[in-house]
Amino acid sequence: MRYSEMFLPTGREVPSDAEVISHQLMIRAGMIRKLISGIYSYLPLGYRVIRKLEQIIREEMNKAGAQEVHLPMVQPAELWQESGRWVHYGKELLRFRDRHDHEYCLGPTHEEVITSLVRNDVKTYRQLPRNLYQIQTKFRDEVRPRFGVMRCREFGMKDAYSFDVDEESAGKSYEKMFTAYNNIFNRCGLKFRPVEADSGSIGGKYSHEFMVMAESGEDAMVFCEKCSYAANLEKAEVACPEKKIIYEYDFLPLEEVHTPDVRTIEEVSAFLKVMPQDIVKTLIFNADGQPCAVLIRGDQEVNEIKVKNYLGATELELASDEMILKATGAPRGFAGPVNIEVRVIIDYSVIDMVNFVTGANKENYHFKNVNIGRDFNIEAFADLRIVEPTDNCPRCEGNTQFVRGIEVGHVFKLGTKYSKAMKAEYLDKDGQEKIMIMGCYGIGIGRTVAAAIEQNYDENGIVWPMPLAPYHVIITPVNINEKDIMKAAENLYNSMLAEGIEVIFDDRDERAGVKFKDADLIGIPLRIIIGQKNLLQGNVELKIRKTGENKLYSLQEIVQQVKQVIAQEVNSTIAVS
RNA sequence: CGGGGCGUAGCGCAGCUUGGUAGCGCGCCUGCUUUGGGAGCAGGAUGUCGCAGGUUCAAAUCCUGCCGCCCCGACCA
Repeated sequence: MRYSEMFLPTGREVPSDAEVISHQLMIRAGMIRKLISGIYSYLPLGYRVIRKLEQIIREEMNKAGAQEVHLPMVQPAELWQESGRWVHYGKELLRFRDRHDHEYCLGPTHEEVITSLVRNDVKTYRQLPRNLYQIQTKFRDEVRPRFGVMRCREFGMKDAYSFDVDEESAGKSYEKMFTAYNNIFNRCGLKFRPVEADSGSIGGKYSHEFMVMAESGEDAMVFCEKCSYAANLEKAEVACPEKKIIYEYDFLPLEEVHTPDVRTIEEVSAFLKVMPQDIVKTLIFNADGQPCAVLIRGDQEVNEIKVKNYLGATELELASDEMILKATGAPRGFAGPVNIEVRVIIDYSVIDMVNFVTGANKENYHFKNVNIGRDFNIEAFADLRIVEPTDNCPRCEGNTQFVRGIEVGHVFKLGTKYSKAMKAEYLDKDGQEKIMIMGCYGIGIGRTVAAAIEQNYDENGIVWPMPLAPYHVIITPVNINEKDIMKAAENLYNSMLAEGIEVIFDDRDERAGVKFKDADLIGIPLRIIIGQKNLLQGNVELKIRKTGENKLYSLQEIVQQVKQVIAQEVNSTIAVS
């Protein structure tokens, strides 16, 4: 493509509303423009990158035996009522009515549609397993869209759904997708890791997230330095500590102390001159409308997801002042487990504690020397807290490492959550009606592109890995008014087109510096500079964007040389897989 | 939804406190010079100052309401 004819508006200024580097660069490089909050247009350059990624995904999905479909984005309320998510999905589901006053939503995901499709046309075990995927625009009415294309409301996603006869077969489908995802992100040239994850509102029991390593990432993950354990911070387990033997004769007498206006752990700690780890924090949660007390050591933080999963609750939030007053008989800040009427669950961190401090369920009073068993009974100890850097690996006791990343893919074992609710059944060999076992597998398209930029940029702009690069080569004649230069450039451009090389010909009447800056900014991996001095020797210069490496080649050999480098770099990323 | 900030030319911003009819840099257009890392000089175009009311002889500036955007938090893939 001739640069002079391209719609490629590059910018020197950093847009004031772009926070992360990928967002800034995507705007500056003329890849995207914002329409409204969380909704973006892709310009030609950006869309080419999207299509490169989509192509890689298609190839790997097809290779894994999945078949591409295209499902509607507008979906009827009935389907969502059937799965129960019309009520549970919440405000992220954008709902609207048509002229007949029928209710619809914009698809934030497609479990309902795919399940309804498959249940109508798959009747027997002979038709299973099946894996269907699509690349579709999703809409989720995010509370706060941010980081450009990384977290937006309208976004492209590849989603696949597998249907199997039993758990074993479903496990194989899951493995296939897991492998396909590894291949896809390897081919993109990304540094990533699959980690164990919570499955969130999609549901299901088992899932892995594919995380691209980046400091700017929204997610934190924990890795074991010794074994292969890796998990999202919100999922990462804390091993149950070995219980020490506690002797009742160590128990000191329970003591009620006056603690006027002393509520937080810091205040209690300062007022009673005890360490936060000698206090037990009692948090009252509202779990689907029921109050529940969670006990944890004063210096640690509760992981709400773990609490939610432990309780099997659909909605979980910290209780309101009103609920706290009702549940404990005291205002916020004085809750404790002694003589409390609600369900009490307790974190492992409290397992060995003796003579600790808690609230007294009475305004302006705390208890000292509280002890489990003597002063209150509990239902069980559980893993309910957020992992800390000092925690060891829950599998092998090795040291852990905390890293940040961007979630670009997520694979779930759904089980029968949707197939049961929506009656996706088949007849097995014995003519018995059985429920299909499902899995679902997503990749955020725009987000993956943004993540690729977060991992591949320098002070001059984007540095595309070859497989995602919108073009592989840019030809830069240093001065278009020099006839020899332009003639050589035109010839070279035509030979490259003839060889099927994806090339930009920068035929603009701009100074060399401007062209160099633009080429760097948009991140084209290879640049061929045609200048007077080298041309007199019959040579042109090949500059590698990534390394800055510079080499001269004759006009005769340059095309083959470039072809070779491209082939090598596209293949090398495949070879890893 | 809570807290904070912003909205003035395509982009980045000043002007607002103390009302007097809009400016700077980049970009854009024309000409000359320049031509290997975002050139120089000269000339030029571009604004319902987010929207709607109000106060005033006079509003970008003061007041009220609304809308939009960004950041932090809560929430979330």
